[in-house]
Amino acid sequence: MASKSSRGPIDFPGFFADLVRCETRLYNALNNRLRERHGIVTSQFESLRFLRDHPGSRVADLATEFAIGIGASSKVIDRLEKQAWVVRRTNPSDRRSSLLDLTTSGLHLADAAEATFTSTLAELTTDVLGGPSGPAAVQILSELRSVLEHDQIGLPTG
Amino acid sequence: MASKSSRGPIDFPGFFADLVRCETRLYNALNNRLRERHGIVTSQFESLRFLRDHPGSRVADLATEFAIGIGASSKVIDRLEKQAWVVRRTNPSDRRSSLLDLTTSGLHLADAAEATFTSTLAELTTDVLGGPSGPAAVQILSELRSVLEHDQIGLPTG
DNA sequence: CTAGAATATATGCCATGGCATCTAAGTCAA
DNA sequence: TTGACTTAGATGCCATGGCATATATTCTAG
Repeated sequence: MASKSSRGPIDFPGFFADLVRCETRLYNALNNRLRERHGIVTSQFESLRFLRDHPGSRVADLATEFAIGIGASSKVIDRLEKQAWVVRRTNPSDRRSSLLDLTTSGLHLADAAEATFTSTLAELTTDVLGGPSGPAAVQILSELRSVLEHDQIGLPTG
Repeated sequence: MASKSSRGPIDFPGFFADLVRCETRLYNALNNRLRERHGIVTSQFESLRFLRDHPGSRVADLATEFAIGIGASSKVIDRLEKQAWVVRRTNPSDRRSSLLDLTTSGLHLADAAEATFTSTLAELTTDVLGGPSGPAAVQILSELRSVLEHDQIGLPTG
């Protein structure tokens, strides 16, 4: 437990510690649930969902979305393609890149996993986020994300 | 960008996406800064700080704090010990475990890195967290963390 | 006191991401 | 058209964490 009732200036390190610990635990919990029900983990679900919602994306688009390196992004697609959930289609207007799409089974998986993901998440966070200042917290994280993305903070080299 | 002005019920997936993206980018940015100035990354800094603030901890205490497996925790200590920043002292009252402490150089490093860490973090988040609903957001994450820890959510097997 | 269960960690194998490097393609100026 | 430069992605090596298993102690029932 870090930041308390927060009188006085913001405790940045405390905020960061709480942020990271919440992320780790939620991620772990979602991993467990998704793994037992669908045989995938959260990062894979997020990739599938992104490709479902942004068909025809390129490897670089994934990298940008998740703030990972392009090399890592390429490997993510390798693995999803190996499972036949994603296909690379050569980009007709630039043969250096591929356009990515879900296969039918990838689409089914994304939809099924989304139900598990959403309900598990709600189960784990409703009590706290449903409180009076929940919306403010949601809003702040959204803003912080926008600022970090706009300023291109925290992009890997790769 | 996920959650918007948040009318209606909470958008849990949007919240989670924002949480993870903020964490990733802040972590990456802190990694870069800590690496160039001190030759360590954020996870190492967090371990050093924890051991500085909780001398005599055991490997399992680290695992609990960071919600990682015990095996992973053991390896974290291996690496810090290899750099001579940490020492394992056999626990006199239970020789299966060790008591962990920073060395002098580990302590110096923790203190130096903390300055970089804190100022970088403030630089990246003041604009958003300093706003009117910043404290509420800080508070919510603290509560969420407490709940997850209390309910032992998201602990790895290892 | 001793055999078996429990506990704390260490270790090995696998998955994933960072970073550096390599290759294929596209762009552009002369 | 061609050679230099840029860009998109692929690939290799390293670091770190999960999970399973192995080892050293400690505890506990008899």
